[in-house]
Amino acid sequence: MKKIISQATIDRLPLYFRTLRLAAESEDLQIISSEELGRRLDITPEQIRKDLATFGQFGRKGIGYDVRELKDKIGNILGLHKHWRLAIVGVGHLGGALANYVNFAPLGFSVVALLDKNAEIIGSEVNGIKIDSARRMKSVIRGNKVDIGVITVPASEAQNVADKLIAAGVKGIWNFAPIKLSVPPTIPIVNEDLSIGLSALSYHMTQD
Amino acid sequence: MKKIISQATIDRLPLYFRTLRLAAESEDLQIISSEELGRRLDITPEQIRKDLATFGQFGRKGIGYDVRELKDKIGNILGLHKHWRLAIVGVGHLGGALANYVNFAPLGFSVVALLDKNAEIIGSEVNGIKIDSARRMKSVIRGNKVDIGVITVPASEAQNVADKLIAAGVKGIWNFAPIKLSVPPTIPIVNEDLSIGLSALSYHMTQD
DNA sequence: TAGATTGTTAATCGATTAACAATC
DNA sequence: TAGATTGTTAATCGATTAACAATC
Repeated sequence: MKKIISQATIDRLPLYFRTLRLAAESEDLQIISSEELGRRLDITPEQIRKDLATFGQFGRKGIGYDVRELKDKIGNILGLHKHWRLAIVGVGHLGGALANYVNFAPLGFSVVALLDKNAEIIGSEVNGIKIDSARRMKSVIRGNKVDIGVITVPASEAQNVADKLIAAGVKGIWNFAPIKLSVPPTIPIVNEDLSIGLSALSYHMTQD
Repeated sequence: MKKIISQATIDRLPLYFRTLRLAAESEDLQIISSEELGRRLDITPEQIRKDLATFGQFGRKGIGYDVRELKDKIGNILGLHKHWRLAIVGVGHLGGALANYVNFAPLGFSVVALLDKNAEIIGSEVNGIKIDSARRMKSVIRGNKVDIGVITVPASEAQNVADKLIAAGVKGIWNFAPIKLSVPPTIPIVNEDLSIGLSALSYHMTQD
């Protein structure tokens, strides 16, 4: 009897979390209303209250929400209190940048393995992590207890990489390759094809 | 009397474009049905026909769509036939990766300028493009006829960079900084905070 | 002609917005 | 008490799905 949460709501939760974290850490703000949170994100207060109501009652009537408490609650809903271990497959420019991305750590994500098939870079290090041969996929994924496979290989190789990651035991996939991947319904996948957003921007700039 | 197109539709158009381009270039496929296109993207054929109907009639009843023709039509709708000039502000790991990103060129985007405030890297080149001082923002943006400003600086500096980019004349913003930017309603902005997608993945992996 | 497939209208579904009682 | 603000129900809006006539 698990309630279905809309994807729209799920996609807003990280925005709430991000804003609450900033308010707590940079401003030391104690209490925030849905009105103020909405102002900071350009989301209506009703929408925010509706989203939160999906998961329980987090505020106090007439007062608002405790910033840190709400941040922690949302963090728990998103699973950010767990510690997720990532492996990046394809250590090109983008894969290398992700291996160095500093915004992951505070959210509970850490890159623990890098894989590539290019013999010239295997054995070298990026951000202190050694690049392993993609042929050693299964042992690297298992040995490092990797939860999430990050795909930053060319589109033509992405499906093959996804299949091998899943066979090796990853529980989720973060795909940057510009192609639709087929994965079992039990494996969550998030697509991050960067040219989609850029094309949408082009569209909006084209409409006078 | 400009028709309002839903964001959901706009976000699917690049997927159609991507799939049609692959079908045309890699497979030399001539004709495709909404059924087949839907299968390749996990989108219902009705949805695809509905999306396309928003912009006109592109197919032939009983036959399907001409792959190249539909690709070109969608490309025109998205504005991909124009040539967009990008400037990347913040040449860290992510900015540097974007300066090297090979998937932009075929869509009509090219990186023409790089800006940073770090004196140690100003003057050096990335992918053949010289890094300019962020203080020279206005002249670099204007001199290079930059259309789109790409923001890859830390969140704390992003609003300031956005203001300066707009003052310098960019017509759109592609923002990778994890913060909500305030921009005039005439300036389209697309946000690409990478931790949003990763957090959504965490959510789905947390719900057994 | 029979089969396939589009374009479009109607029906349904789901998400957002409005309203307001509860209560701090 | 009066003012503020949540949580929740009802109303509206918009997007998706279903159905089918048109036609290749």
